[in-house]
Amino acid sequence: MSQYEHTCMIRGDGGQTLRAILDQICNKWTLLVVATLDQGTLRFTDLAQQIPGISQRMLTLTLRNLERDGLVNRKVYAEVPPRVEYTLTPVGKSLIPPALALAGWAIEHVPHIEASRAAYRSR
Amino acid sequence: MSQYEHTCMIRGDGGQTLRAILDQICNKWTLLVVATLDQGTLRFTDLAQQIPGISQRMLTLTLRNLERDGLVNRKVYAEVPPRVEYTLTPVGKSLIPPALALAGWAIEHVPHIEASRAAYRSR
DNA sequence: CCGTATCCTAGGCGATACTG
DNA sequence: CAGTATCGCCTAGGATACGG
Repeated sequence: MSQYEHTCMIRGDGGQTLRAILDQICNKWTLLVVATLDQGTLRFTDLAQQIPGISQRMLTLTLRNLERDGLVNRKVYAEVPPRVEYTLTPVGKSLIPPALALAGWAIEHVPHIEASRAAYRSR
Repeated sequence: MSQYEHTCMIRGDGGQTLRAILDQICNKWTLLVVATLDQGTLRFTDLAQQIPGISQRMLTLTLRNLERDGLVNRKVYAEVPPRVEYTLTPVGKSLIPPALALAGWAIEHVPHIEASRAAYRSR
């Protein structure tokens, strides 16, 4: 069955709108940070600990981009030592269902894809 | 409201499964090719014409990856001049709904994101 | 018509070291 | 604690030219 009537959402402007967002979403850490923040407000160190493998640099960069795009709120407390809390905005939270849809698809089809890749290699 | 119970799908293995798929999906042309192929079987040249800006090289690469992953079927006709037809497999078609979900989110929130970026720049 | 082969470049990302 | 500052690699992807 074709969903062609709706794929204009993807193809609309030559895919530019979607791709601009996708570039932002699909970098290495963004979705992971958003998913982690879904449990609620977290500090920088909390995030660093809960996201294995992320460097301070990449965590900072990812959070700054999310803040700039209005998906994450950053609250700095004037204390010593400093405390910074990150929270998803409503827009940030709204990203999660579609992300879950994609993640669900991925998980569901990984076996098929890997089998297909294996078959492809041994041709 | 938190969807934290479900974000394990994203965070599951440190995000590796999802990211492996995402890397494949979120490159510059894949979703565009899949969305275009949703209208049915198309030849190489058809795709090239319907996807503005894509080069022969990138179209070939994208199609090869999709074929390798079992999302697209490639059928070569032994004719002169050659004819090659590409068709979405059922798995390929199944990618479209979640992709549409993400595209819908993107289109819906572009205004907010752009406004947030503008505000961020002029701070 | 349907590709491959080369060459090239921007920028994403990691590692490491340093600071208010 | 929560970041910057540098450097250097690596690969996605564009331009161009050629081939069955």
